[in-house]
Amino acid sequence: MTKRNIVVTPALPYANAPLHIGHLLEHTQAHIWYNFQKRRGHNCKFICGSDSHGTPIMLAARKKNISEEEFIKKVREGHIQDLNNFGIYFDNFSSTHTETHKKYMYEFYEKIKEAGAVESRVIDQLYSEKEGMFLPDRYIKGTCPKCKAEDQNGDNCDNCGATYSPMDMINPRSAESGETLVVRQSEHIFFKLNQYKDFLSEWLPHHVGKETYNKVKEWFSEDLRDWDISRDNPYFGFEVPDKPGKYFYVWADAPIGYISATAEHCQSSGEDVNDFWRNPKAEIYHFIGKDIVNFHTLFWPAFLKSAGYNLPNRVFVHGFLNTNNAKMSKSKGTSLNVKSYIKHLDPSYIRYYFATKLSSKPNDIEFNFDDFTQRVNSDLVGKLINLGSRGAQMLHKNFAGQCSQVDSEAAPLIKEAIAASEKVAELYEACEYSKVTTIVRELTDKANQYFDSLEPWKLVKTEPKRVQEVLTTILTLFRIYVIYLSPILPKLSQDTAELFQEDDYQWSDFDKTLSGKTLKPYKHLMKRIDKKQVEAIQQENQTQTSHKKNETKKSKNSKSSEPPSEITIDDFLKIDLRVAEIIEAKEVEGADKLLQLTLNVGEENTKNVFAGIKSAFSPEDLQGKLVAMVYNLKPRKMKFGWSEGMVLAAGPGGKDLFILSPSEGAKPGQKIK
RNA sequence: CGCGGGGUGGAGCAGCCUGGUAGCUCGUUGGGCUCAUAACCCAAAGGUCGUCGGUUCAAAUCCGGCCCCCGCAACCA
Repeated sequence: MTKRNIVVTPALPYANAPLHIGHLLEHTQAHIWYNFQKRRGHNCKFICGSDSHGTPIMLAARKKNISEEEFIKKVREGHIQDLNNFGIYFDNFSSTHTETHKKYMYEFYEKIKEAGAVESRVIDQLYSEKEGMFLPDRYIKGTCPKCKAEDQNGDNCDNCGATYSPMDMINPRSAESGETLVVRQSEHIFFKLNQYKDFLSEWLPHHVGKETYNKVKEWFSEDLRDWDISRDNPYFGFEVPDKPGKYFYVWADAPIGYISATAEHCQSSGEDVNDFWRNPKAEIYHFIGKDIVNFHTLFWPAFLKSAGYNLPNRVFVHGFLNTNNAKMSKSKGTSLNVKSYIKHLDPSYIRYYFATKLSSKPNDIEFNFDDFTQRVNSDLVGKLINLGSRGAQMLHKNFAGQCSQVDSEAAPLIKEAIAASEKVAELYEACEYSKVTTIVRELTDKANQYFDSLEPWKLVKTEPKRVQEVLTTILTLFRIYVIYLSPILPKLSQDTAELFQEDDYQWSDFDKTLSGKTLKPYKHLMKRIDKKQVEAIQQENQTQTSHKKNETKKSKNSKSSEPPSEITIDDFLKIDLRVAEIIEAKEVEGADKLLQLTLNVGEENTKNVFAGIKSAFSPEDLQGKLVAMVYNLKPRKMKFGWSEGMVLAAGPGGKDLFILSPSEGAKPGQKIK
């Protein structure tokens, strides 16, 4: 096999906040791919870094009263720490705020100018006099020009779905301070993307998945719009060399970080960066989320093309990770905390779990703890690890850990396992990890069946030699499966190699014999997940979930908060109203409107409800009171925990709030109809 | 009628391109085993594949309408 030069990258995480579990999905996906290539013996580089520029970083640093440099340094260190904790190590995890990077940014700028792809124009923009700066869309709110809904985002309207420029909004305001914005003119640099339209429309279908192509090709129905790659002072980034006071837009400089970080690495390893980015034989693979497809499949390839670099061989796009149907994203406060995971659980678990869910498709991925626990405990520990465990321990007990020949009757089984290597390798190459885990699981089932059918624990009394062979067979199979999963579970690979007194495995080790080897004493290679560990994580997440507001996303159907004028009895029957007794009421630390209520809802069941009634009641007033509650309201995660229902009350609010109570004799749990 | 992806037994998924008795893992129930981390093995129950209509001898699979969920809509990161 010829040695391939390969660069693998996840997207550069933005250096304004800690990583969330969604980042981890992407890094794990990329790392598995890298790990596979590495074990196959290729010269593969795993490259990443902090995306360190832009307005959000500037503002975040200001808020903390520290310099941007200091701010991004801290965030970057945190990112590296988290990734290392999950077994993810890079050949270089750099930053876009380095001298090397600046050099590459400037080189790109020169190249795109030479290519005639740059144009300077004066445009109108919204300016904040108070902040002394032009505001990006995301910091602008205002009234929708179409439906007049107030308080909409700068680029689209949640109410009517219209899209527009913030310039078109009625009364545009700063989302932060609320001040009214004014229109000012400013010169900007544009990248004439349309020059590359033909090239891109030819290139794209061969380098992204079908689903992604379907989405991106819609841009080709008309001319590609120019891309504004500059921003006004103040901005945290690199100044445009021939336009003082203008800075390169963070999205123009970020992807170049893939190259500059490779260059940094090559400097220390004594290699030539051009062997990875300009040699036609070299290969480049990007792993990104579906939200940033445009940047990586339009702008970035066009940039590379104009600057004379190789283009990505493939852009792998993944979906989002959902927990309880809430999107894991940096913009919403629903992230599962990476740090609390690592405190309680082995990273191998989530790597394996992700692998069982990942494919080359940009589908969203469902994460829930029950599924996670079952998958890991059953597939990984119960089937696979158990195989090693029953084989190794019995071999120790009866044969001093000494391996023999394999059982000749099991030859087809071993042959089948070895024959799968090609298929498994193909699947890794195509990023179809879920299929890899399925194949290994099926093989594992067969091995367990084989073991059971021979009942070696009985046979050992009559035919010890045969049993030694059976055990050796089981361990041989086990080792093959571990090697197949080694890109996903490098730690297991290492521990298994240690058990067999071997060096950590390369891919090609799968068909080596165990005959004559002596095993080290057996230690558990992996433990089952204990429910308590999961509960501990969940609890931590509830109490420390970010301070961000819990955004209530309006569904497209509920355009108005006004109830419909008439409903049917069926609609009413959907609401399960019940009598409940307040068995405990207490103040919630840090909340100025909420009281936390523990409700007896009958048959010794309780529900936890956060009610916004602190302004009118003190906890003592409520103790023991019977109330009416909405029993089947979908539980809602609040800053302080989950609220599992709603207590009915009337009145305008403030001091004038009246809780509805049933008349005497009602019992907790009774249905109200 | 903006665009893309998705909707398959209680849960998570495969199958759809290349129509032909609905498959896998978990869970549940019953049985077995005791080497192994309440792990392993065998068996059973459970779905007419979002919905309506069309093509066909035959549709989860092809075509069209509708409903629901997720994402995107370039000067958001």
